[in-house]
Amino acid sequence: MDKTYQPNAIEQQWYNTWEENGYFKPSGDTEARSYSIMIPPPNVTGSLHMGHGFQESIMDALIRYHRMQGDNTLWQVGTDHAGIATQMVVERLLAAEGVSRHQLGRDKFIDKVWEWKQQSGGTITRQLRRLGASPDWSRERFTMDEGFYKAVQEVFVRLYEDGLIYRGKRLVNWDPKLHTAISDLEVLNEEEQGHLWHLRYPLADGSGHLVVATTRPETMLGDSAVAVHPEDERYRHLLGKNIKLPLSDREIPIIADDYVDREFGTGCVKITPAHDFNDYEMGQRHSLEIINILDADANLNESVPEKYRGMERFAARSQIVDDLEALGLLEKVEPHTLKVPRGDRSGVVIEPWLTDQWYVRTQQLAAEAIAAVEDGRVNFVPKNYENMYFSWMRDIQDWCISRQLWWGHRIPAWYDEEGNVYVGRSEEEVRRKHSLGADITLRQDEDVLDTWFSSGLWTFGTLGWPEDTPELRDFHPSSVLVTGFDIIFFWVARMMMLTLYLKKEVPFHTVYVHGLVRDSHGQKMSKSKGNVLDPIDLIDGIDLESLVQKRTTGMMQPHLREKIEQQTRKEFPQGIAAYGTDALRYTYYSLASTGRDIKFDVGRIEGFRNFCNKIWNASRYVLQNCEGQDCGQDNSSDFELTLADRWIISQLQRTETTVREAMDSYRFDLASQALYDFIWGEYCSWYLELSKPVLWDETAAAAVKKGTRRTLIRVLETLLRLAHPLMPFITEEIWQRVKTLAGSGGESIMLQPYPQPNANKFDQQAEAAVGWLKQVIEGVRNIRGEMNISPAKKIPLLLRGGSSRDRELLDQARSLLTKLASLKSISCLDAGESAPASATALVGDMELLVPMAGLIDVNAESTRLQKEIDKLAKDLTRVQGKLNNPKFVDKAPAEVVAKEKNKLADMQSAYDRLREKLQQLSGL
RNA sequence: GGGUGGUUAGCUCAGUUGGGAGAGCGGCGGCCUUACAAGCCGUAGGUCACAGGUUCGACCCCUGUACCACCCACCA
Repeated sequence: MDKTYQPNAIEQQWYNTWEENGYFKPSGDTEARSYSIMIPPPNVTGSLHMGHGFQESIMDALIRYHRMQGDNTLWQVGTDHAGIATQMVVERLLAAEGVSRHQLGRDKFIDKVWEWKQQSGGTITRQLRRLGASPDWSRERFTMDEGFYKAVQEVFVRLYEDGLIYRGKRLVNWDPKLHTAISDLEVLNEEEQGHLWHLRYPLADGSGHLVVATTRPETMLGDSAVAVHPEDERYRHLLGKNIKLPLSDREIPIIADDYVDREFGTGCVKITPAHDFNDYEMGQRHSLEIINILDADANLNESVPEKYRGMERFAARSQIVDDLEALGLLEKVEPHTLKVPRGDRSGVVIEPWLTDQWYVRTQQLAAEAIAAVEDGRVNFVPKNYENMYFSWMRDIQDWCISRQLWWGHRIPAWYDEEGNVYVGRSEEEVRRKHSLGADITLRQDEDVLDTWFSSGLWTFGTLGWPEDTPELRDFHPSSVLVTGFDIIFFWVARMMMLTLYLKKEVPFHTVYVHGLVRDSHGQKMSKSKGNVLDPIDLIDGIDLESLVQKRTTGMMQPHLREKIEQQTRKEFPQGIAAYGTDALRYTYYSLASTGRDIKFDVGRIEGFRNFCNKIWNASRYVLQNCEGQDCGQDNSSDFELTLADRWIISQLQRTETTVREAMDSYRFDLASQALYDFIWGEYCSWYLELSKPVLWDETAAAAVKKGTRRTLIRVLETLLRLAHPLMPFITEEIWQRVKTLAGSGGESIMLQPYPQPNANKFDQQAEAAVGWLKQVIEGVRNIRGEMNISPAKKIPLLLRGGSSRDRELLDQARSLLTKLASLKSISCLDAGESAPASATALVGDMELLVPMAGLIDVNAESTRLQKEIDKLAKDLTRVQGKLNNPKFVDKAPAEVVAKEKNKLADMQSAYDRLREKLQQLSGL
């Protein structure tokens, strides 16, 4: 074995072996419990970012954990066609060649998208493999593949026939750049600095004017009314009068509506029903005219005065403000912060715009989806996300599902020339069902469905629905959905609604919600901030120049380039080292406490790379001592276990319990912590050291040596299995080398049983003994460290006082103690016997004395003792105070009081002894 | 405006029925001790945001305040 762990030497090879041998497939054991996870399908043309890395690592840990437990385990993998995102990418590529999609035409454009998918669609799945993810690749799906096409048509038709899908004309969120409607969720409302324009609107009778305040003066050309509050005394006398609208010279009424806030602005609101959601509602209430003044590009259309026709909306804004000012109608302009709606993909300001769209009626579907969480058929982890889910679901609006895009599932609706609409699974079905002859021309709806409509079917669409397949019966509902809180509404809610309605069961039993991966300062990672880390770079490493290159190419805002370059050079002067997949995964787990965002610091991954190396080297030690030796691999029983052996075996049982509990409750941070503590803190730091005196002692009995070798190798083999779900590669590599010596076998660690604690192996006696031994050793080390005694220097140790039990423990551990504390000798003094001037430590009632002759600095020892005494004095005061308080003694449980009393006695005795030592010292 | 989460060592975070504050990284001191310098040994460092309350006893339970983050909402 290499002296240091080299992840790149083994990872790819093991991954290929696993995949080629079909280890990722379900066991097919129908007697076993089923366990399934449906991957949140990443965008087919995307590439892996840190969020994916985190999420996939969690899923893989769960999948491997359950697979090892013998469950019939399916991890369903696949990718999403991601309508808008993908279409935008391909459009951008075409634009680089100087071609627009309209020049190309719909069919050719779609061909291009498929071509692009062919080309780049493998990126993210290749990267998933680098993470060690173990989904069943043979079942990989795509949300636009043949089967999904069928499922989507079927769902649409059923919902339509049940009256849950309808077509309607109303205001939608219109993206003037992408030329499509988008759902409420795809609109981001961010606060921005803007202005509040106060405009004078003259009364039609010439008797004066009133002032309206608006953030969007250009929409005044579409005003249908001015509204005031019905009880606003300032304006009551104007009700029923008309305004002569400037610039367009239309007359519009002054109306009363209690939507108006008297406190805001002037208390007068201009009403533009065609371009504002509230105004639209008010327009409905008051039967106002709806005047659409914008075209699909959000330029002014032919219903405005000629001067403004064709103007871009923001150019029109300043023109109109100028014109009003020239007319003396601009009262004032105030700075004003407002929420500006922007498309989450395009970034442009969204316009409320009146169009025909398809909607899902959500009320009834949402009620079911709420009930399923309320009655516990679906559980959120952490639980508080249920509130977020409820509050959104209870206030849900109908879902606009049509998109004016080309890439996506075409809506299965056809129109005849009269404009009648027919919905069906195919044109043929429509014609048959409605007896439409060949002479009638039918034209299919041009629109496609919102991507989330098809991904909403993911849990059952991937399993063969609408056919009744064995997979559906085995693996649906899925066990757990692992997802970020940011898509609870986009995806989780929609899956709940669609699945409950169509499948009559929940899509998953548990929703595990994880946080966002941020940079080490808590900033969101983004290209424009230049703080993006690529999981693959953390695995393979990257030199500084390539990293700078990567972070500064293809930027939307090239002016940030220099800053990003500087910042990158400062943060990673050496580039990024190759840490390997297991270290990356372990970092994710260690940071995955529930529901919190995680700040990813490269320092952490380095620590876990070191942990991998620790495991690697511990294994080298074990193998050096076990290879070619009898380690009980034939399961013979002629061996004897030392206290240390029994102790580490007992600790292992505890660790198995902790890790299992953590995994079962999605506490990957606790699981990783428990493993780390056991492997590094117990197995490596103590047990390996304790094994040396046995193995290196030529006089030790063969049975004892065999017992130690057996324990070394078997504990190692077990902890590898225990750690495998978190760190698949290194555990496989080492396991292959140790399995035979550990009396085990099999093709791969990933198919081995997951360790289970054995109650008979808990050993309190051994734990107490080793606990004592550790204390003594630590006492000596402390003296050595504080007194600056070289670790190489062998020193004598005197023991004084202590119980008969201390003597017993000493007898059992004498040789271990001598070796590990690097002692020259150990001698015992009777309780009253005087000792030479020494440095002292206490273990219970027993004094550890290291004679000072030639070794110890009196002053240093005094200081050390004084420090101990001060600490004890402080604790003593507190405990004494507690026990002197009659209320405590009366009211606290007897056992607590007894415990405090014991504590006091121990502390008092230690205190006295140390004081005595200090006095002796000062007498020198 | 409503809601959720957070505030613990220099940094990142654990702390699960309220009973002597922990880890990793970083710092400091000492070690190339025959698995590992990606290591070993030792060590310093905290009014658990603040103010009240409940309790014999509060990092933990209750109330309020401050600050941070996020979500939702029709103030032009």
